[in-house]
Amino acid sequence: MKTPEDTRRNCPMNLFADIRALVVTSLEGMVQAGVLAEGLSFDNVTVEPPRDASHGDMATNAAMVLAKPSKMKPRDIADALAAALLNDPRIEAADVAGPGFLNLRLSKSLWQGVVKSALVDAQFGQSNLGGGKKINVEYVSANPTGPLHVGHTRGAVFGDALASLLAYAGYDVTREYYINDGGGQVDVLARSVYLRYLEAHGQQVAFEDGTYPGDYLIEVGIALKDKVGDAYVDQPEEVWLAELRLFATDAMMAMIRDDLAALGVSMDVFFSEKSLYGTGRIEDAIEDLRSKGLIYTGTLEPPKGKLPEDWEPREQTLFKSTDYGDDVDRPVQKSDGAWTYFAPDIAYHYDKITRGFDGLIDVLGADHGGYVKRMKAAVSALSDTQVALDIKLCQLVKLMKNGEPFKMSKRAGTFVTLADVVEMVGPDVTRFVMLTRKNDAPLDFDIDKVTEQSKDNPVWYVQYASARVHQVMRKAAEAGIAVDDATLAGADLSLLDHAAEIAMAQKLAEWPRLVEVAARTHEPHRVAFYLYDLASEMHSLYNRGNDDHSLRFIQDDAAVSQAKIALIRAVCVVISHGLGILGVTPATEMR
RNA sequence: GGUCCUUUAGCUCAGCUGGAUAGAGCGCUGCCCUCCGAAGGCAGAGGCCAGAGGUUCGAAUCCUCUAAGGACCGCCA
Repeated sequence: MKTPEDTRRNCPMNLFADIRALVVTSLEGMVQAGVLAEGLSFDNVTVEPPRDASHGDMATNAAMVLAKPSKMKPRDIADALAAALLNDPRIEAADVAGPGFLNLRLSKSLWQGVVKSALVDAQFGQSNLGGGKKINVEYVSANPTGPLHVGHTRGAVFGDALASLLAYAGYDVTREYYINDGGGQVDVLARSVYLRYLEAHGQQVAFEDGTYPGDYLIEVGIALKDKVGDAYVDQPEEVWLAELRLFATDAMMAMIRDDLAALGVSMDVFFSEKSLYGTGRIEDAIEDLRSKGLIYTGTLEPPKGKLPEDWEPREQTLFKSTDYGDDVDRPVQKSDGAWTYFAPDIAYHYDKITRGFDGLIDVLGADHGGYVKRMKAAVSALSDTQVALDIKLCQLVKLMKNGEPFKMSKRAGTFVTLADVVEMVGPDVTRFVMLTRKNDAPLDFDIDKVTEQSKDNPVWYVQYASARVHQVMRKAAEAGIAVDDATLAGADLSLLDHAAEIAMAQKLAEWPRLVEVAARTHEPHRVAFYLYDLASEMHSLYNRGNDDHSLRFIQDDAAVSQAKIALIRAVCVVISHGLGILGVTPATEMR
């Protein structure tokens, strides 16, 4: 059990949460005083920044939400609530407006306090939303048959940023990669490597259909030659296939790890599909479903509209996924008794559940959309609906160069790899740009535009804001003004009283709230958009110093300068936190 | 035939899980450097939130239907 003090320590300043708590307390007081009826739910009461700054600093919908259940007029509730709130020193004004909004104006010292929190509290913005719950984020999970391509890159960045975001919001996060090393495509890979192996021995080989012709296997063939010499030359498949499956997938996974490392992604767990076969683990998972009466033998209807040419009704072992919201039941065993791909997937998720995760997230490409319902159904069934599975689908990335589609690759020939992209634009740009679109929206990635140095380019724009702060601090230091962390943390922030400066602080105050919303919705792109807004506010404030010199950060008076620099330093700190979640290194200068 | 996703300014997209007069960038028009980096900023023009119903104090947001575009749909993973 946590003490209130622990909670406070784990929950750095979130002004919106604080004020919402105050509103709820006031409402409870109104219930005690008999103004409001008992038994009302305050769950839908929100405290939000108003759309229009002229409406005040924060707005609550309490009166409108409670009007119907309490059978009162919104206006009456709002008036009573306003009177109660005004008893708190933090509330300077509370006005009823519109259909029943209560607009609040908060004391300036509160906003100044946010600046201080951002500077002195390294955990500013972190949240205990997750409460230490264990959550598993599975992403990338590309077949170990070749290098990662652009599509994987988006999944990798999205999954990694989501994992960081959830950790920031107080979850115990595991980053996981599922290696599809159990299926037939690994045989194809092994045979392809064998061809490269023969080639390394000077033989002429032909890559027929059903083999992987990519150059990236050449070195694997050579490595195999170095390892086994000519032991496998002119030998039948039985001799080398099993060995080569291992050798080839190991080589591919080493390459994939390198690709991920170049992007700054590192996994906690690599889970092998193969480890599920021959160990009874698939059988255990299916048996669990069977014990719940969800496995039966039957024949599926052919899909309507598009009848496959070689369709014939076959009896299969089916999972009754329709009990958990799927459209049709799904086969787990083929008519010849072999497992379908779905069976090991069920076993894999069963394994995650037994590892004690409270929540599971799968990050997949949009082409896996048809798979979502059945997997959710399986997880619901296996966990008795105790574990929620969220599946995030990432839409396609259209790689462009100067407005034209870009498809060439040096390494793979047919598709552009993750390594190609990172080499061309760097990991920071790659990561940020991949998060400038919602995951389920298609993304154009133009390798010219994303390296452009203009506000057209969000990465650059955010980095520029950060660099400007550092530049100002360097200038201030040259002018003999102390701007070290300790000095700024102790600055007299009451000197920040211009509306533009308070507005800047208010933007900072949104950060903890944004983290919670982004974490709750599993949408890391919100962080990227917030950072853009924050940078925009920063640039605007900077430029206002051109017209109004009292807004310039460096002033004759050292104390005033330190207060102003504390403000922009706080902006810089929050940018660092945000970029940290996205996995991007903040800039201290532009070159 | 079915499932899922998308549809918001000329273009590319946000929109805080139902809130007030729907926002940003690009493009267009006009301004702002003797001054912390103008690689910026300010202002203006530009909207039937695909369409039609419904739910309620209130809808771009939730429900139903329709239209357009994309992904997927037993014996591949």
